[in-house]
Amino acid sequence: MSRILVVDDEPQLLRALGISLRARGHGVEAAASGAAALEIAGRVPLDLVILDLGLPDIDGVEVVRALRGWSATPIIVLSARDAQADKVAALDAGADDYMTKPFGMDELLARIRAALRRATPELEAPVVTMGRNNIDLAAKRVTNAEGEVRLTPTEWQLLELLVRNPGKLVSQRQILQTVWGPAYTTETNYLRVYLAQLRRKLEDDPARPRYLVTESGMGYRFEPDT
Amino acid sequence: MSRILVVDDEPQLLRALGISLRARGHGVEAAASGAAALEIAGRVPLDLVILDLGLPDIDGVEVVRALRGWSATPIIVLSARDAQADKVAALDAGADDYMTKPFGMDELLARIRAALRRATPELEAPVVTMGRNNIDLAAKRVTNAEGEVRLTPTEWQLLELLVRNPGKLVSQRQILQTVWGPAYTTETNYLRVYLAQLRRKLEDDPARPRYLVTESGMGYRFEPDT
DNA sequence: CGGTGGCGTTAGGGGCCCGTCAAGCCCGGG
DNA sequence: CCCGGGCTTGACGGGCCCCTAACGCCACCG
Repeated sequence: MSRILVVDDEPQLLRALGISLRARGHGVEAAASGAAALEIAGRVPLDLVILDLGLPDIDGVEVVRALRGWSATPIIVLSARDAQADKVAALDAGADDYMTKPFGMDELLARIRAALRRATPELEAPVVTMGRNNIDLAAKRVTNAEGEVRLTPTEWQLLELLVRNPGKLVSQRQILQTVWGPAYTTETNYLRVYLAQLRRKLEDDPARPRYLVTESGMGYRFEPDT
Repeated sequence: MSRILVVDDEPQLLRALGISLRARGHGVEAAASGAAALEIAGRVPLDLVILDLGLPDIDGVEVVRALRGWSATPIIVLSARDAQADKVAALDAGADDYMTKPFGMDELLARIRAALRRATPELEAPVVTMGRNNIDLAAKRVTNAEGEVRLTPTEWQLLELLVRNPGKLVSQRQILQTVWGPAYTTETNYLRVYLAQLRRKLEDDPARPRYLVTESGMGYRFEPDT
């Protein structure tokens, strides 16, 4: 899966972590000193470094600084020291996370997952799919194979509200209040008109809506596919 | 600098954090409930979310999950609960970091710096092409075959904001706020005038803009070619 | 079978938003 | 003092969006 370097001078922690990580499919490199760590980091490409600050040779913060000189690999620092100044120094030197010993293995593994998750580019924008349409909430645009689907501001607000509550029923009152304002909670005509426009633009068969569903007498619901 | 949302139901922490962050040049949004947090996150683009789990309405982990449904913004979780299970749940829901209350402000600020640092790749191609024009963001210059295109400071700020968010819609409010300042969020005339000037200088056919696109009633968008 | 309430659909007009132009203002340099 | 570039302000025309209202449809029920 990923390649992880564990730097610690306690053999038992090294062993325990190695077993846990390997069991999850990661490749594990081990080092017991700062010099060894830097040597390995320069030799093999790494996805994550777990670094104990209490090393026999080099000060851990210096190791972080040296690594940051040429590498952007995420670094999780472990340390027996709990003072704020130590944490600030390590984080500002370039570390991504700081855990104080003793720590729970579950928490460390969770922080490792978090670090690896955000390290993987995952460049794809967070996009909601709706049949053949892609809804990009960040860019505020809807596209499909034929190009861009043009939505008016009101149409977009309505769609956004429903899509941000996938599978959940949104009451007419709630829709009217957030899209048109608190003074319009009885103007249910607006809903009918704009839902129709959205369905005409986005549904394959607007007469038989599959994604923008009506719950009669209650409200509307965005139904994500499968 | 960066735009940060702080979610907490303790007014004092909200105030203290707001002051510290604003003093460092960040824009700060505040919310006291999960619903308010989600509403703000949907309205303004954010660079970081600081989220207290002990909210009066929605469970904090649910807020994390909801945000992750459409947003990749880094999330730092604050909580009074120290159990490993809580940390693992929040981190696996998509949080980037987890701090237990009470915490030191210096450490929190250091973790905020770390989160913002790794979020901004900053090595984006400093030169963007826009038809026959080359936009050098680092040198703040626009050139084409005929030489340099002279832009006024305001024109450049506007262009830079749009180009730094390629494909994304930038609201009129946001443009006015970042280019002219918070007191000018209603002066939409400025936008019309300066967009026209930019298009006259940069677009092949200023009457039919291809790169600096208007989204009526919402804002503007820089459309990179293919 | 006729009434009723809720929903879908359509079309048109008024008004808002945007693009454009030009004149006035501010300020620093010649 | 004048001058020029950049910024602000206002006016105007056109296009598009929002609202509105009317009608048809369906389900339900007396």
